[in-house]
Amino acid sequence: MDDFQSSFSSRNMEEGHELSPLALNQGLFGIVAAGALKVFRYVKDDQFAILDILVEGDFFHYGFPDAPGVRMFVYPDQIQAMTTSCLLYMDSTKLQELLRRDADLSSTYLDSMTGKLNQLHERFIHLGSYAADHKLAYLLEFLHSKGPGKADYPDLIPFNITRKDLASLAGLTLETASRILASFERSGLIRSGRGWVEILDYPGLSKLCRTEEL
Amino acid sequence: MDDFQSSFSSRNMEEGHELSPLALNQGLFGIVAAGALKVFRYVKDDQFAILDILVEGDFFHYGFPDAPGVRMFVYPDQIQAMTTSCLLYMDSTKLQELLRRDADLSSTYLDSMTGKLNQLHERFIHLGSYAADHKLAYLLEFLHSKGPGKADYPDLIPFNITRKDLASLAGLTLETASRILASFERSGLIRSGRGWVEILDYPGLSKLCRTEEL
DNA sequence: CGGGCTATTGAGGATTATCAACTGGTGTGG
DNA sequence: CCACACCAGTTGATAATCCTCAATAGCCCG
Repeated sequence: MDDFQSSFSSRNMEEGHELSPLALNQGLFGIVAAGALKVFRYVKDDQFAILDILVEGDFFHYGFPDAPGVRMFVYPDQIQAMTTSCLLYMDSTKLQELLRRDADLSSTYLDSMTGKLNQLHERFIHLGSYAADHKLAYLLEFLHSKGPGKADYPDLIPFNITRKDLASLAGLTLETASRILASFERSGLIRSGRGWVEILDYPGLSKLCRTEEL
Repeated sequence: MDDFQSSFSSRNMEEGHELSPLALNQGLFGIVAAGALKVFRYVKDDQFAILDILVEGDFFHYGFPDAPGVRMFVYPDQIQAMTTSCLLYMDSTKLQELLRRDADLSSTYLDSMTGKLNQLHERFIHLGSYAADHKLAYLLEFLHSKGPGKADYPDLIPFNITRKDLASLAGLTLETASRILASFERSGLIRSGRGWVEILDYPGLSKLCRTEEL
């Protein structure tokens, strides 16, 4: 595992640093060391689609398809005392070498990929063809499950997340997201403010995004 | 590569054979040898969500989360002369061993995973928050790009795909999908019938699912 | 021939997007 | 320190999209 650590090239990105210019050959593999990263793509003018949110310990793969343009963006985690996100990365040839040598890493990697794909499939189900309140309820659970949580606020989604971010992840508009979060708040399911959401009634939220009844 | 082939357990599934009973420990890795597979999950009664369609040569990973129930299903490819799909699979410990020994496989595997994840991200963008006609146009291109195509009908989506399947993949209802395909047909973009779609005007279809204008 | 499946079409209604105006918090710079 | 711009969020009216429900037609199969 020491081998694993030392084989990554690591750097503290300055705020707003774009990952694209770093383009490595073939594909990119990485692990997030601290904070949170928004993975997004511009789709029009200032509009963007958020693909995923990576948090501490997340593995990820990223390729560089023919289409140019900014694809990934690092932003400061503003909740955790303004610490800057840190990204460890390596190119895929290096990873390949490591996987061959390190059985532990290899095993962890396979589990991680399996989990990632299952997670994406779940997201397709819940964000695919349900009503807006179902989507948001699922999304809040999803995001909450990603973080380690802060000790004093265990049910606070542990990174900065705006209405616009939530809307983008769920495939809704900012206004709809706002209205639905307001109704969640009236029902006592959550508390929220500028850039943060805290879950108060986990079971109640879960009930809103069940896929099958018993 | 001979090592690679012989290490897979292969079998010709009978029609409608379910994969779940095969449950191996941890995760499942596989490659589709012939035909097409629908990967879906039941969400309610007889309703299902199609997660992906695997075609010949596709790699896939599949895990078995705590929740029980059918998750993957093998069905006969009804276009290609009623041949039955063939699935090669192995459990993750075996895969791990192979990846360590076989550099070619390891490289192919990493590229495949990178491609898969990128593909899923693209799907999130296009199926996330656009209009129904955009979604379907993208989906048709996506499905068409998956298959090798039949020699005499190169622009026919090379496997059985119903309106209900398309609707499920795009997160629409069967009726909406039908109406939009009818409008595509009136515009001369496609031809279609029971269980098949042929693309006539590829550029025209592409124009409907562009994410950014120049 | 009848039953089941795939697909089509229509009418009506519910949900959500769009457009717009407005509030209050945050950071900046004079 | 205050004025200012900007950003995140709220709320309302209206319109468009898509879903739901329903009826029907054609195809495939036993």
